[in-house]
Amino acid sequence: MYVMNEIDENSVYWWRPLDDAELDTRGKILTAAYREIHVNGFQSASLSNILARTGVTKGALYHYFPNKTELGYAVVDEVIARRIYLSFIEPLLRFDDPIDGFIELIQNAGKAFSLTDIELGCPLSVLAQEMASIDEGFRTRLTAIYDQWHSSIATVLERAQREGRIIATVDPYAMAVTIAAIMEGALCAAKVAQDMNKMHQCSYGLTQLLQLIKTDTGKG
Amino acid sequence: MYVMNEIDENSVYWWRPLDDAELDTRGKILTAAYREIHVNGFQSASLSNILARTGVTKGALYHYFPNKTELGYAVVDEVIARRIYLSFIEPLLRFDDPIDGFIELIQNAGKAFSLTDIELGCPLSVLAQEMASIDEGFRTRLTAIYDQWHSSIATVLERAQREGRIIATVDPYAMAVTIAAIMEGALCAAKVAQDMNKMHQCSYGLTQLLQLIKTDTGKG
DNA sequence: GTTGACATACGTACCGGTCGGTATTATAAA
DNA sequence: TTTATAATACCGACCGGTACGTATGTCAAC
Repeated sequence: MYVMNEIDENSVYWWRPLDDAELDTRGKILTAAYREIHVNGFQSASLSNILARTGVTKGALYHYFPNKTELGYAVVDEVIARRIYLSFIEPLLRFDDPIDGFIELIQNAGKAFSLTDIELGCPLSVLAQEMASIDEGFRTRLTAIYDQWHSSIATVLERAQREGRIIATVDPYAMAVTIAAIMEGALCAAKVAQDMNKMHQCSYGLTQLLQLIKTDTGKG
Repeated sequence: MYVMNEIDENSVYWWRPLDDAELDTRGKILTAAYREIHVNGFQSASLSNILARTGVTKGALYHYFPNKTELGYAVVDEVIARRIYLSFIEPLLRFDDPIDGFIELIQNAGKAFSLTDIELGCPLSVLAQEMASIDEGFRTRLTAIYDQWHSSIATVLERAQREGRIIATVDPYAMAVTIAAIMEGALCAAKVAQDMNKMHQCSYGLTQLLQLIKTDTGKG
């Protein structure tokens, strides 16, 4: 069971589990920390800001988390990983027709993304760009999320290939990584330009790519 | 005339103009600041580190730059913009056959990128992810670089389409943004995974995309 | 009376930025 | 050629503020 997040109701990343932990002090810290990190990045995220926003005191924060880094890890593990899964990975598994379902997902994405999503960008790639080369703990956690995403897309493509819907020359995993790259690059381009059109253009390009790798059977 | 950069000789971003300014105090500050920002991001870039690395004093720094932000702008305008141009934009303009030249460029990119490039990622997207939503001055400067890149790729595709080498259904600009997104997403994926293979997989996917949009004439 | 869940005050390090001062070079009048 | 003046190119101590982290204390529950 899920509810909308009070912080960014319009975000595609808004689904979160509703559990008791979310309502308690630890959950409040985690939610506020996610937001602070998404906006400012981890290094520039201010614990004081997080505390001010939640009303939680520093003693409480350090009661639940030994230091800032571990708080960051918890945000990745418990907030970001779950949001990416619910928004981008889990929907892939529900397709009847793998490729047409994917195309539909891509095209709907244009409408699903809010201005907040565009302005702040994907929390996963923001953190990846900042922390991957600085902290190994972040890097491994973020890599795990990416690998899961890549594998999920590859699974869809493999199934489509097995069913003869996409051409045999496609390497499912390489194409999966490429597709994920387009989606990530699209968000980055839209964020910098502050222009949804950049994302729509990538959405168009990705759709065209998917159409082109279809077999005649797949098209029929 | 260009020389290799003393900081990261193996980087694809290494070409830089050799001029007197590069050798003087201001140039030293700019070079060190570029490196510090590339590694730590702008907000976490420490002026003290930059000064320590160059041997330049704080007085000298504030003689040439009114504040940290303006130093950051100068790094974007004078270092990053030039490096991106020389490494990614200018080569596009020299192709004889637009599409085959592009494919060759993509495939060579796999070898051209060094471990440093992979570890630190593209300085443009690192800064974009961090600063686009925080500082408008950074955002407009970075957007200008992206727009130039997108337009350059679009020009190549338009020419190829005019020459009947790629299919008519391709929207050159949308495809250009998509191609740029793949390249950027590829670097990000490789950076997080610390694995060149991710980049090679995207390179393979992008090559396949380019092959698929070729007309029979283009293939012949 | 011990444990968990906080609250508050404090410490230290580092941050970007300022400011008075100096050494060197450029300009130009004498 | 000398001298006066001005501008440029630094130098480095110092400042207020904020950062993360810690130490100690409180209070309810079991």
